[in-house]
Amino acid sequence: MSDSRDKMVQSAASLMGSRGMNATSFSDVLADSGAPRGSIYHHFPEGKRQLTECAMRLTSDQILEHMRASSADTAESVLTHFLALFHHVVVASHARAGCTIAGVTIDVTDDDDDLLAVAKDAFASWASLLSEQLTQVGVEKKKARAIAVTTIASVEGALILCRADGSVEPLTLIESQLLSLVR
Amino acid sequence: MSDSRDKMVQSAASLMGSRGMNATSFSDVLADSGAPRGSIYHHFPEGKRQLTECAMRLTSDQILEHMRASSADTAESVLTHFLALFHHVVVASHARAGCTIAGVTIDVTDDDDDLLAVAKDAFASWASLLSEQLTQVGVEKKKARAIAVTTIASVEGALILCRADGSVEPLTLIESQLLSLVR
DNA sequence: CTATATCTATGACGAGCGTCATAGCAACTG
DNA sequence: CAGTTGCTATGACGCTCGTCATAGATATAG
Repeated sequence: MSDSRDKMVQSAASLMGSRGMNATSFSDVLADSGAPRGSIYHHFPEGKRQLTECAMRLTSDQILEHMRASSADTAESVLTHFLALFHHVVVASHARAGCTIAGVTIDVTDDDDDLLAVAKDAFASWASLLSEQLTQVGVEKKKARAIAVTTIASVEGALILCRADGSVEPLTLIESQLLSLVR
Repeated sequence: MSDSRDKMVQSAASLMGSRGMNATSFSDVLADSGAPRGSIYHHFPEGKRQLTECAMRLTSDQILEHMRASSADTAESVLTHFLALFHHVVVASHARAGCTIAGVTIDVTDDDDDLLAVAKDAFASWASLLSEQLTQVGVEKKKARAIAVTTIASVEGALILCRADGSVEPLTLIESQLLSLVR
């Protein structure tokens, strides 16, 4: 089975989350994953664009998976469960890590619009699942969507603030405010 | 007077806002600003690091200036005035533009921590001014700070979502939710 | 045990980057 | 007019990047 391919994608996702796409070179990915250099264009014939896309999809799927593992039965706990993932990542990385999707979205130039489309898909899928979970615990549909998008935006922004600040404080602050939106 | 220097900084700020720091080369800055290539290390002897820092400070100061030009007398209007700037930028750029500070913060690698410090300063100065403006219209101090940080995080995140989505919708959604926080 | 597909290894390529040295030009000072 | 200072012009440097060709290793299947 293709073990080193998975490692490469995982490393790329992690590195791009904490330094953006452009600052993540193949050399970095290989060093971090321990994968052999020669395998790059065997596993990713379309080059870096393809590796980036895979890293984005992996990240997106991992987040969706975490969300689906929720057993929340109130609006507060739906949000708390979503936020917990990011809270954990920030703490574990000492506020160095960020979001892969954001790291790509910001770095992308006008010519590779397909990566932007992948980012759009990712954000949209999170928003729609989060929104659905909120409606299932009684939040009105339109409001649920607004809160879902606001939550995602706040988290993405908070990850940036946390990185600049070197602390989790921004994330904890948005958590309290987001919760007050559903009370 | 150093006209081309100002243009370089302005171009760098703009470009880094919409494609991050690493994807913004000196060639891009020169092409965009029309500045002569030879002037780079005359005006910025410390190289790209210095140009980046100047671009960040310019952006930060412009935002502070806009905030200070507010004559808002309610919490809602304080937030609305702050948000209007970003709303305008997104619309004017067809959702391509982002924030210079975020574009640097995400791209920076572990070794140049001083740029992270500049980002921290920028975010902190926005947060403290916004917080101050909120307290002056009657919001309780601790709540004011939480709302200020949440607003900034939401905006930064929304800029990313807007870019991915190709629309202003995410920004308008967070606007409505932020306003409901102060009602 | 051979054959066939999958993965790894090594290294070279052209391009673009940030950097910088050096020289020419402008413009103001005394 | 002479001289000093500030800006522009040109181009080369070393490096790293993404890309790719080619060949060797490994394993799975008949």
